[in-house]
Amino acid sequence: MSADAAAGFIRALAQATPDPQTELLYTDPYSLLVAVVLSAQTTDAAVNRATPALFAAAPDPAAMVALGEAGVAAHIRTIGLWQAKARNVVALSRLLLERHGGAVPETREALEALPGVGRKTANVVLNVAFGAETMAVDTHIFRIGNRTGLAPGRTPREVEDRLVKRCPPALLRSAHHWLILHGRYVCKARLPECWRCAARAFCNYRDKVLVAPAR
DNA sequence: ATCCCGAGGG
DNA sequence: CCCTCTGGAT
Repeated sequence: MSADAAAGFIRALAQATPDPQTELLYTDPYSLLVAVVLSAQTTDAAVNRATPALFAAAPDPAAMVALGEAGVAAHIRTIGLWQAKARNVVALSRLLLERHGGAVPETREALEALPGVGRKTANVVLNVAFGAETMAVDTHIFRIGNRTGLAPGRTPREVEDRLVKRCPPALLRSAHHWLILHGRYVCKARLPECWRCAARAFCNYRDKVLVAPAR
């Protein structure tokens, strides 16, 4: 896909998705960080069900440490991977207190040094909480980048780098959210709904999926 | 059965 | 590169 087509692809999604960040429940750095750590391999609904009570009990790192692993676990037992997540949330909160005065750090290096925080989570926090122009590549965006030719790459990092290069700078901050929604509802892993894709003029995947489903 | 708005470890 | 952790959705 040419650079122009890539820009057109993303612009088309921008028009089809009115308000990019309405479905995010939290925008303050600490709540967002914890919520994103909890959301790995589970649905938003599961996270949004558990987090209000969790944050009511522990609105800041000090309270989270005081709550402890067992206390956190009691709130998130309905979320997948809850055991490791309870451990990570408490350990991460302790590190925020020890290294960053209880605040969420604003650099990628410091964020990725926290347990349970990888590149994708760091990119979401940097983008949403701190206004950075990052692209958080999850499995949805990885799939879209490769299947449509928008940003092919062997690893999520390669897809991320290509997307950052090809996305119109003014759209970069919101693009990851448009792409994630597009991957979830339209350009799905199983049955992509190409006929109602806003970016179909820039992608020929529909010609392949009808003949041989993706594997 | 298979995958997920992943991360960490081997 | 591979595997595991987990509940939920499809």
